Amino acid sequence: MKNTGPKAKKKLTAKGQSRKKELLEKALDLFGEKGYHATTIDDIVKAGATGKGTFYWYWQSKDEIFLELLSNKFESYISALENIQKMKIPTTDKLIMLFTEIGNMLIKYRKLCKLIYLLISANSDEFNADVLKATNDYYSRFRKILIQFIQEGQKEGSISRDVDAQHLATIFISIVDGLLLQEKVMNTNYLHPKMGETLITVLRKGIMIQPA
Amino acid sequence: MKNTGPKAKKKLTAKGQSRKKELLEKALDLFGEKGYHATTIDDIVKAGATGKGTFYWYWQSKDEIFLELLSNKFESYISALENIQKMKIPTTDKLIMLFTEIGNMLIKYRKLCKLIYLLISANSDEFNADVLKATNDYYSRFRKILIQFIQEGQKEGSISRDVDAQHLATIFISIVDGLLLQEKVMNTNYLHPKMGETLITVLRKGIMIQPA
Amino acid sequence: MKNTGPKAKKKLTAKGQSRKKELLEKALDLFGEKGYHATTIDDIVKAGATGKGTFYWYWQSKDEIFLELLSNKFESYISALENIQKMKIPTTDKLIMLFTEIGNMLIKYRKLCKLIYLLISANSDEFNADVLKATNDYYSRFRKILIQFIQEGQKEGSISRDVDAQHLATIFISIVDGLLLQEKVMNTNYLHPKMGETLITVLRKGIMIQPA
Amino acid sequence: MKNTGPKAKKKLTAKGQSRKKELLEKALDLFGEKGYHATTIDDIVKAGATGKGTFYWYWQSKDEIFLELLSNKFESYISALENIQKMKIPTTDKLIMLFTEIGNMLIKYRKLCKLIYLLISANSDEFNADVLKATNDYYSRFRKILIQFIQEGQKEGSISRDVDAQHLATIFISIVDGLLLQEKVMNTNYLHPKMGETLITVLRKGIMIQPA
DNA sequence: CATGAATGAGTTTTCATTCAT
DNA sequence: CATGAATGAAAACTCATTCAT
Repeated sequence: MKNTGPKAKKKLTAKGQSRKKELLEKALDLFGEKGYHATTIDDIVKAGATGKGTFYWYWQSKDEIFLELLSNKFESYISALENIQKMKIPTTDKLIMLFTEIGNMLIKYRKLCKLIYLLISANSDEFNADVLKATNDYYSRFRKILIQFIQEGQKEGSISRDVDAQHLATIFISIVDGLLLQEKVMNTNYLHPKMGETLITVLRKGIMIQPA
Repeated sequence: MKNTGPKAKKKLTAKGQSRKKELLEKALDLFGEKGYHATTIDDIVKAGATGKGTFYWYWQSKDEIFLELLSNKFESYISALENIQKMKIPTTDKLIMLFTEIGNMLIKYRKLCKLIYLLISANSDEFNADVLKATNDYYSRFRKILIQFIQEGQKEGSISRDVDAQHLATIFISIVDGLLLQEKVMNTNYLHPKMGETLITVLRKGIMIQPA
Repeated sequence: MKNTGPKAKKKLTAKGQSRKKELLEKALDLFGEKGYHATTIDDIVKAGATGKGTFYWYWQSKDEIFLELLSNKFESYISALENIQKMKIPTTDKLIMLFTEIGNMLIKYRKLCKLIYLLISANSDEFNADVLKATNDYYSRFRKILIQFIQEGQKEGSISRDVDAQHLATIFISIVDGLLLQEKVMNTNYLHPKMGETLITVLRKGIMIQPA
Repeated sequence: MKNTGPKAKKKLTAKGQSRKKELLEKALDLFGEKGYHATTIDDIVKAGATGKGTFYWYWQSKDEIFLELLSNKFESYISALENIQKMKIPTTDKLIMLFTEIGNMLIKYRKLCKLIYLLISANSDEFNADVLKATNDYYSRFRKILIQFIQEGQKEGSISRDVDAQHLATIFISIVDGLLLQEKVMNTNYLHPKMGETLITVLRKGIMIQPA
């Protein structure tokens, strides 16, 4: 890994912006399909119908584009969840919104999700500190949202106090990540509505306290 | 990938067996720590204090040792679960044994689990059909065990018939995989007893039907 | 051999063209001097004062540059002979032109000729179908030219009908190839004018004196 | 190339002799089929159903077995021709015996002939001085036999004095070598009786018909 | 004499990155 | 800004040769 030092942010023209976006999309597709290592700069610039120099005009390294993809996508993903959390509505309603939103995102950001696996398979030697930090932040914020949600629910009385909020958050995240993982391995689509229903059933009876 | 053609299985001496085992262990460590791509044959042979030729005496390629690791570990992992499934004991007891066993294995086979992430980050272009088939088999057998277990529980009346067995199996696997995934990302240990308790609580109330 | 799949032909700049040509010449020298196996990519790029990556920019493998050398040189060699064959001049004149041209070429394309030995020492396991096909085509076209020439001579009455055209063509080719072969083994130059004179004498009159 | 230094000749047991002979035959086949480089020690010992250590018991290196093959085969080949040359019979009879013997040998020593190509494709960097010297000796002795034969014929009046004996010998050898060469390239059998007849006709009478 | 596991220098090949145009 | 040829460090893989058993 080279060129991890700071570099003046470039002001891009409108055309530059659109080309950069194009390359980002192609890179997202390729990383998701082929993995980080197996995706070469050549693959990306060919998919974007441009030259290598162009790539290095926008990003300093392969790391850098990967980090940008993560940051962009995670940010919009997580901030949407944070917005739900901040809403002043009953926890039960939030529960539904939250899960609906996660479900939507799993479908909408299918490509992003594949990046998660890349991160996991990667290690500190392969990625620079920024990439690792970004991933940690994503998980921390996701956890924080869930923990707050659960604790509110417990305070409110809608979620059982028998369960530890920290652990439950971990289990939630596991389910989300694990589902995507199986999708990739088995090459099938587990994310259909029926699966959501089963999940809701389990959680409803498992952790929700029904008003008498 | 080269040399994927058939090749007579080598008969190894006792010393050869132990050296091969040594290299397998070192490779498992390295793949787990550094990832598949970032682990070089050089890393493996240096860790095993041997020459590159020795590696290629035992395996024909990097793929091949990876496949052997997967096959060996998955086999012992899954067959242990299959044995539990075959036992003629009450489903409730099986439930406990199954989860206990999975928990133990997650700890015992921590290194194996890391291989799962490698698989996920890998893709069909990188790995040969054997590796992909082995992984698929692993998941299929795991799913099959869980589905049988759930269906038995539903027949017996100990597991709610409100949930779809297929989907519930998928969720179970997600939780297991997802937990390991988070461990890796957050570099913490989520697999402590309290986490297990929370999980049991959720599942017990969520899907178990308590005898009146 | 890898990367034998189709790949878009690169458009080379003028400088690129000349550098590629430079490398081709160096490779021709080296293959001729040291043989195919004994010539390493390293040798070629060092001779061309460039990096290994440059080699792989122009060709996908060692095979590929070898095939290109063969194709290029054989093409110009054989097509010159074919042009003579097509001429509307007396067979006797063609005979002289043909042999003169072959003689010139043996000298001019000394390096090419060494490639023939490489081919012969090579076998179907080592070279891909393209290389073998190219060589076969060369010999077939060479034979075809000679057979046509002989048959025309026989029709015209300038060449004896006692000899089989096919066999005679084979013998001609043998002489040409065999001469080069000896040159290499003995490391001397047999291709001087006196040798040509002897050959013409033999063909013209034979060598045996019949008792009266 | 290593171990080219002198080494005490081993006294072999009867069993050792036969095993060595077996390996020599297998090596001859393999070198002929696959070429020198492409034939590995592993190939040879597998074909001989023995271990590598056994190979290195008999020969010090790959070079050494190759040299032994050359020496053995060439010796019996050339000495047979030398014996004909020494006979006190009319040159015309010798001619017939010589060509018959060469023809027989081309068929009998087909495998040996393939070694010639190996030598030619090889170069001084690849083979040690002994191998190169052996080949040179073979050609020199072959030439010497032919030159003596031709000169005797010229003295006797049965061969035209218009041709240079040295050059004619070279042409003879070229034909022999060239025929084998084409056989290999075209993968067909040119060495059938009709070919011999054509060759004899050419040599006897030439091929050109002089206008009256 | 025989075996085959072990070795490592030497080879081919890949690919992130640079830079002249 | 854009291009793509050039680079070389680093990786996978080969195979003649050695040597303990």
